[in-house]
Amino acid sequence: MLHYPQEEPSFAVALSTSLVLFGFDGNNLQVLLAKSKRAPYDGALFLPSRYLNENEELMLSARKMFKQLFGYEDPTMIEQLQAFGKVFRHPGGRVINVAHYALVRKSDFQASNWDENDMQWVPFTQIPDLAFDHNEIVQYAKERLKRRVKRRPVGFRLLPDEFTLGQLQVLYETALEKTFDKRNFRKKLFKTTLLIDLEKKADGRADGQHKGSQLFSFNKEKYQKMKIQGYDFLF
Amino acid sequence: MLHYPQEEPSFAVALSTSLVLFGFDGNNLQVLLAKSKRAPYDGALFLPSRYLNENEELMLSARKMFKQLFGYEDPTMIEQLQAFGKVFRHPGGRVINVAHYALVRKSDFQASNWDENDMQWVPFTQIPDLAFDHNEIVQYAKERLKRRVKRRPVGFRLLPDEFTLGQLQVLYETALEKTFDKRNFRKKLFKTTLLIDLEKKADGRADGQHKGSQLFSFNKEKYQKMKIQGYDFLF
DNA sequence: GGGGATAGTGTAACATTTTCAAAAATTCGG
DNA sequence: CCGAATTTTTGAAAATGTTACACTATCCCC
Repeated sequence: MLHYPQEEPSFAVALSTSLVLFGFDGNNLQVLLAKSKRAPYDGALFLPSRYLNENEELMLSARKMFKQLFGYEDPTMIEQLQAFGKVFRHPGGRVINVAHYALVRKSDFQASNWDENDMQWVPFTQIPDLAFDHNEIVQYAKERLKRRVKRRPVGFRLLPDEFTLGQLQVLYETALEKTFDKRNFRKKLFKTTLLIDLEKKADGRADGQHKGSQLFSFNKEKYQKMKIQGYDFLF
Repeated sequence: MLHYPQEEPSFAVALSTSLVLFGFDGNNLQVLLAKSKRAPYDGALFLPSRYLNENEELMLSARKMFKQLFGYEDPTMIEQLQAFGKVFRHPGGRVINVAHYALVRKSDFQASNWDENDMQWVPFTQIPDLAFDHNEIVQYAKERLKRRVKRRPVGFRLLPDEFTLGQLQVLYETALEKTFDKRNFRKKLFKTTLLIDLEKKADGRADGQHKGSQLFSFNKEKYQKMKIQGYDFLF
């Protein structure tokens, strides 16, 4: 029998939100994790998470957490993944965890209370056993990221404002776990007309050595217009 | 400050699951809706929903609902969409609704308690104002369906075991809200090698009139093998 | 057996993707 | 300052995939 809205619900569940935060260090996609100081997961890593206050919006809770971690408000790109409710049962009752994910430029963030929570970036190919059901959440987030990267130019959110095509290619190869032909990659990116040639070169000495490469930025305004008309980034 | 798992949660939320059930009648994709008999939404349509019993799995709750509605267990294809928690607040407290969706062959189901709940199929292009935040959920489900239809041959789950290419094309055109050239559609489908030619014809007299068309079924076993190797159905 | 309606079929133009290698720019060390 | 090493940049040809397009075949009904 369907019992909605005829039946009475039992208000006995607690809500938490977790954030899968992806950052990029130039070679690896990384996930931000905290270290637990409490039984039964003492010492284990887990996703940044918080319990919801009464009547707090799910997304707002995720945004608050983001701000606590990085000191600035992320304007748009937090997305809900799913509700996860299988594994973790708090001694006091059931907890449903609503997981979100976000992409950050590592060049942007300011660590604030990271020491206190013993937080660290972990390469997403080397995630250890996590507390609660957080491995399942990270796995789900990786798949979502892969899909998003294919259809939307989210990759740009992981790089500094000025980047080289080489960096962009490494990012896409890392996220999609495949390699691209360099010439084809550049062709495809130029065809989008979403790259702005900054007409200056990165300092060769600074990163590796040798020939400095052209710097580009992402034409966000143009993309906004194209998106409205149903543009697919397409990889 | 992150307060997880250090802080104490408050167990004051109720959980419900809703199901967006898509069926196909040969011309329209439809969504199964029930009619509310209670204020403040008396008379309004809403998605089949139920409150979770304590410690019941989210997916299990969705499956129970499915069985209540159709009298059989759907083996696989129920998928969680998201948690929705914005709009509806029960007088007794907060309710978080975890929405799922599923695809059904309308030829399979046995209506059981439908009259009692005043249930009806509604074409998904003509969904009226629904109770709670269920319009938002249906919208989300439609987008998910579109994405799934493109990458996975879920369309076959909406047709009878034996179907014609014409039926299949109408289904894809409806779900993706675009039209296909008949010859190109057939070419693409044959190239997948996932169609089994049943070497018999539909009875022309039965549906419309005129020339009876070839019947096909979907090669599920072959698809399972191809899926493991990372096959994308691709539209 | 003729008219009406839907099923079924192939080809050519066009677009996209893939494959592949050599030259130009810069740094470093001697 | 020059040569070796390293990285960036660039294009053309072949293969593959996509799109556009119109007539014949079959069956039912009258």
